[in-house]
This record gives sequence, C-alpha cells and structure tokens, in this order.
Amino acid sequence: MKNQTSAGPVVRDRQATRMKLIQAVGTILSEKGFTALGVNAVARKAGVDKVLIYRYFGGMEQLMEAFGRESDFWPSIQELAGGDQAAYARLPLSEKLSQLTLNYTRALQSRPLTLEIMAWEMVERNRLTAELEAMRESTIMHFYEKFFDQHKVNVDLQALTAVIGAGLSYLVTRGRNIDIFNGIDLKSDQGWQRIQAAINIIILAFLKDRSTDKPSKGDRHANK
Amino acid sequence: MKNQTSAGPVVRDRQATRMKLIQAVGTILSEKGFTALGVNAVARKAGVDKVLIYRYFGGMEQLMEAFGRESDFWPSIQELAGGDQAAYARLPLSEKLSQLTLNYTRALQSRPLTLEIMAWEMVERNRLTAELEAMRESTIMHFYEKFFDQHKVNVDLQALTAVIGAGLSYLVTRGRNIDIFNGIDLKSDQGWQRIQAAINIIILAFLKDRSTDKPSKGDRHANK
DNA sequence: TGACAATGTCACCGACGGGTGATATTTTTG
DNA sequence: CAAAAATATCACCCGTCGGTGACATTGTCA
Repeated sequence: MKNQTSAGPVVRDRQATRMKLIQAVGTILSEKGFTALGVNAVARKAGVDKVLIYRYFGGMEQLMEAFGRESDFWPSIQELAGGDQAAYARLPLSEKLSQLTLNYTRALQSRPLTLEIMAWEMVERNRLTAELEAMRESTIMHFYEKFFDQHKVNVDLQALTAVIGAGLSYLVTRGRNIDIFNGIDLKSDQGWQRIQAAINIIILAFLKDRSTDKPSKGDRHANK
Repeated sequence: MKNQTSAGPVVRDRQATRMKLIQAVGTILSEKGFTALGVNAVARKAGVDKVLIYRYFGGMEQLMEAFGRESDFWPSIQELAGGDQAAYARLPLSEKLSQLTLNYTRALQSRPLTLEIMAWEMVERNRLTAELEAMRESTIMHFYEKFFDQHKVNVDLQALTAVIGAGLSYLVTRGRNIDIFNGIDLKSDQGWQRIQAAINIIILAFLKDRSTDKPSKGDRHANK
C-alpha cells in the first residue's frame, strides 16, 4: 500500500471534480448571470478542463440538470408552511393563504440563484429550467393536497393562487432590475408591506361570503 | 438631368436601408428570440452590410432603441380603455378595473414581440428594454390620472393593480413556454376565463364595503 | 467635366463559443 | 513489478461574435 504519494500534488478524484464543476455553475450564475453560462466559463471557474464536463456529465445540459438537483433551489413544503406544519394545518383558510404568500415571497427573495433561473425560464427552456419547473409544480401540488383539500370552498382557489403567485413571482424577479413598479417601491420594505397588505385584503375579501369551511349555506353562484 | 439610371440595380437609399435594418430586428426577435439578436444576424437578415448599423445608428444598442420607437409595442390608452374612452370614463370603478385587466391581457397576447422583450427585461437591461419600460410606466401613469384619480377610495388601488398587473404579465409571458401553471391551462380559453373570473371577483370583493365613489362614510381602517 | 460626399461592399482582426482527438499522469489491478 | 484503466491536460478545429479599415460605386454640386 503505497498510498502516500509524498507531498501529493494534483489529487485525482472524480467525485471532487464533479462537485467543483457543479459549484462553478452556481458561482457563474450568481456572479454573471445566465448569459455567461457555458462550458468554457464553467471549466475556467472550476479550475478544470472543459472536456471533463462532457466526460462526467455528457454536456452542459446535463451538468445544469445535476446542478438543479443538488441544491435547495425551491422552498420545501416545510418552509412554505412557516416551519411548523402541524400549527399551519390548524389555521383557518384565509390565514393559510396569507401565510403562504408571505413565506413564498421571503423564500424567493432569499434565493438569488432561483430568481436568476426563473428569469431565464421566461426566455429559454432547457433541462435546468425544466427541472426547476418540475420541482415547483410538484411542491405546490403536494402543498395543496396536504393543506387545502380539506377546505370545502365553492370558489376557484387555484385561479386565485395562480394570479397571486404569478404576481409575486413577477414582482420579486423584476425587483432585481427595477426600483418602481406601478408606483410601488420594490426596493423598500414599505413597498412590500403595501403589496402584502393588498394581498391580505384580496384573500379575505375573496373568501368572504363566498365560502365557508362548513358547507351549509346553499349559496352557489360565485360570479355576477 | 440624367436621373434615369437605365434598369437601375442597387438602389441607394439611406432611409430604406435604415428601415430594412429596423425591420430585421423585429424579424430576428420573433423568429429566434433575443439570444440570437446581434449585429451579424441583423445585417444578414436585412441583406445589408453590418457596418451600416454603426454608420446609421451608432451601434446595436441605438438600433434597438430606434426599433423600440418605431412600433406600437405598447398598448395605447385608447386600446386599454377598450376603444371608447368617453364610455369607459363613465363606468363604475369596478367595471373600469375589470375591463382594464381584460384589455391588458388581450393587448399583450396579441403582441408576441412585446412579450419577447418583456421576457428579456427579466434578464438584462438595455436600451430597448429601457425604452419599453419608459413607455409602459408613462402610459399606465396617464391612464391612472385620466380615469382613476376621480374616484375617492380609501384602499391601496396601486397595490391592487400592481399585483394583478404583475400576475397577468407573468402569466401571459410564461404562457409562451409552458402549458399549465398552478393547475391552470394557459393554452386554453377556458384557462384564461378562470383567471379573468378570479380577477373580477377579486376586484369586486376588494372594493366592496371598503370604498365608495362617494366618500361619506367615516370608515377609514383598511387592514385590521 | 471633375471634385467630393454619400452609400454600400469586402476582407480582415482578435476574442470567444462549443466540441474533439491525442497525450500525459495517476491510480488500480494482476 | 508491469499492464491497464481511470483521470486530467493540452492543442487544436471550426464557427460566430463585435468591430474596423480599405475600397468600390453612386449621386451631387460647382
């Protein structure tokens, strides 16, 4: 066993090299953004030859895919529920929705890399964006089943959350590049408080007189 | 006066060439998207030498800027109001908002180039995206002044329209690449009807009991 | 007519992109 | 130890990019 190669320089470790490449993807994305992402840049950043990207992953697409899996890009159900799922489950529907939107906003704002990818999703579809999309749909779906299915409502809850969720995604993503949207200051806490306040009102008003957790009233006409 | 250059080939017309270049920008954007936009591609598409981009515009940035001005990228106030501004002005506030969101959605959906640019706005800031941004803010601002200032409401109307507007922008832009968002089918009319229905409910519910066009009630507390 | 500007083409540059074959070095295996 | 496989480097190909200088053609004006 001559495993001690003296002052061994140049360690050869496939797994370590793979990791270096995967991490380099994240570094490039956060430093330069998606437009700068490519085999040359990633290999340079990782301090490794670019041919290894092809050898170990099959190409840039697959490397991005691997990058997508080995990170906490997307908030977990736990995080979206605010940490205590049992407590969350006991909240009334309006509170659940309100908390969800707040947690969602914070989760996004704390993930610059996710925002970078979400922005890129608008422009291009590749394995990384597809991977993230799948995660997202899956998480949201499970969240729905776990916490919302129990509530009997005669309103289109999916449409409501779609609009609000889309709105938040847009505002957070956009907030990286612009200061003011529609008169709201996206760089200040006060601006986000206005948004959150409006969403809370929307949720309360949307549910009011239109749904009850106890389906006893015979009221069924939702619109007009 | 030797103005008849026989079967004159090779017409030399600065204005026409400028136009060819500007139009080529639009063609590239709609055919290949923003990632393919560059001096080489544009010149090739226009059938013109790329050096003219520098001579006539000063560079790609300025060409994009020119492109941004010479087109109806952004819906006019007229279009957002649904064609008849006088009639629109007479509507109650909730109807105004409802119509506005509908017209906004349709306006965006009928402008694939605008969507392409809006998508790119998420990723990069350049003269073209800045141009579109300026147009947008300006139009929205004027629209507000013209049709909404008259209404006395004690709710944060800007925050409401910010959330809804952002949501629609996101959904329409995203609808180019994905089919389903949050369980809503973005490719079908039925999906969009669900969204529009939800928005209508939101608007009605948001305004109900919280605002009156006649500010007589002393109720001023909006959110708890 | 000749001078001159306007218009447009062409060839070329250096930098960087994705991708590949040959080769060197380290580790494992027999 | 030697042979073979795994790991990593290097040099190179080809295409495209943004950008520029030299040159050709056309129109204008004196």
